[in-house]
Amino acid sequence: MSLPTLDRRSVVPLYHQIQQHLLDQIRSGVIKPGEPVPSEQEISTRLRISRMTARQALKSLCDLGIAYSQRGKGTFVSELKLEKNFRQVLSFTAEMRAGGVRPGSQMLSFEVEDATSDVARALRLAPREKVVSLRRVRLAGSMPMGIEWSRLPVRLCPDLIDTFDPTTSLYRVLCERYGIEIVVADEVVEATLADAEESHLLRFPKGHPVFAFTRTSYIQSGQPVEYVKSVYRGDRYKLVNRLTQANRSVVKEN
Amino acid sequence: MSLPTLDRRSVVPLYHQIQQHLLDQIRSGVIKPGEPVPSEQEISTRLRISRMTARQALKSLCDLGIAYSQRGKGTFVSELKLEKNFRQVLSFTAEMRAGGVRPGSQMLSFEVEDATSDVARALRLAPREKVVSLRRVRLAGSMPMGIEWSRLPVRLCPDLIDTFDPTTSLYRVLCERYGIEIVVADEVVEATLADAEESHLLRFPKGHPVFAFTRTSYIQSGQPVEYVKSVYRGDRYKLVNRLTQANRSVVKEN
DNA sequence: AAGTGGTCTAGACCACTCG
DNA sequence: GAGTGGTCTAGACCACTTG
Repeated sequence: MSLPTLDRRSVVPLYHQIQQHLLDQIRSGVIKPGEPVPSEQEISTRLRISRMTARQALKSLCDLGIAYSQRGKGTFVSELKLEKNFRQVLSFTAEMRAGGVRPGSQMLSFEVEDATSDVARALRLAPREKVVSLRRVRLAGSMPMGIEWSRLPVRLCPDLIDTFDPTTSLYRVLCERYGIEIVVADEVVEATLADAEESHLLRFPKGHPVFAFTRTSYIQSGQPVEYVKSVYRGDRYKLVNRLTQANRSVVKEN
Repeated sequence: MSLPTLDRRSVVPLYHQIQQHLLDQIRSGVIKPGEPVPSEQEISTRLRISRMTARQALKSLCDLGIAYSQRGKGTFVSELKLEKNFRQVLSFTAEMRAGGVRPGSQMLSFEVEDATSDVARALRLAPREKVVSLRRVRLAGSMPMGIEWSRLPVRLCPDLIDTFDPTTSLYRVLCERYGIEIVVADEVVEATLADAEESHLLRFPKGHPVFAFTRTSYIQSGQPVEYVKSVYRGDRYKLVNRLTQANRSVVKEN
């Protein structure tokens, strides 16, 4: 079983070098689903590192869902497909690119305005605090896919309204210009019918099924930074989710 | 800042005792969102345990999404709401109970049959391998909520067809009788319109919007154990998802 | 300079699985 | 009994943040 040559002077931690090497072995099929990866003992002996470090490498693989450990038996490669499209915090731009389609946008409105009560509650705004409001039709090539209406606290991105090109990626600008990195989002999805305006904008028959999303996005501290209502065509859009087990520690008290 | 009295003779690991105590402090509001939890140093000194064990306790809190660490600053309680209903692998029974509604089922069919090709592919069946097929209307009280059609390899639950009461929880029987514990499921969701049969079974106007789910459920090793196609009323059912950040280590190579 | 989390070491004992 | 992962110890050096 192959193990990497470690670079002890690298800024990359040892456990991460091992994790990446095993990931390569798994992706290239050298270690197949259901088969064991090297044990903690074997890794620590052969690479001359402490067992805790070897353990950390395997733990990080398990955290990715790529392997699982069984006490007394070993650590094995999961047989789960690692499809890329399990829902993550992706901008529309990133989502389209991942699907190999050229993403685009058509701006409907872009202005600073008062927050409605649902927006203020979701973004935890102070009274009378204003938001940047951006409404766009999202395109895949020239095909309208959905309508997105984002609201962000002006406080967090004061000159967005003057500097942002509404046909580009909002998430990239938030990250690069303001250092705002969205790490988690909560979303409610409903199945409804397109109304007259939506049908018109989507060039889509009225009364056909659509997904309606209401999403609030957060940075690591849990502070909300974006509230989005959007509508996507039911004939062009599917959701792909990976549901994981309820965490017993959290559930216990319910 | 309060810390627990550890029971060193308990079968519960020390780091878990600490995690639970901090969880209690957070849930009861003693430590509020945005505030720091005790540092690794403080925990290890005051509880007279090694720093690595204190660290493991805080790490486990972070893995739950309840806290986050910042190098050089500390570990802080996340401001994210910990709503219970983020999508998890829940049986319909568990999902309804969580919502305070009495769940029920009406059986449409329950038999052993040949697998169709989509089922065989999803469950990775051997040629000519048979499945248990269970089709039910799911009820909340007396209100029909959806239609579920489950297929499971007969091999994994050989006498299910003779022993299972189709109005009870399938997941509970799988776990208790066969030791099959579903830990992850992949699901595709579409927004469509109810057809004639669905409308009739759901007592719901034809042509109204519904969610159509296609779900494959897996045990820890990644082996698929259940393939479900279901349809739920769009006027009674919403999805609530928590989307998390794409993992950089995995994404890197894409 | 003091405090924090991130990484790493070289051991230890345990419960579990399997031949 | 040999091998595995789960937990724990008592240190260490580092990079980073803050006053």
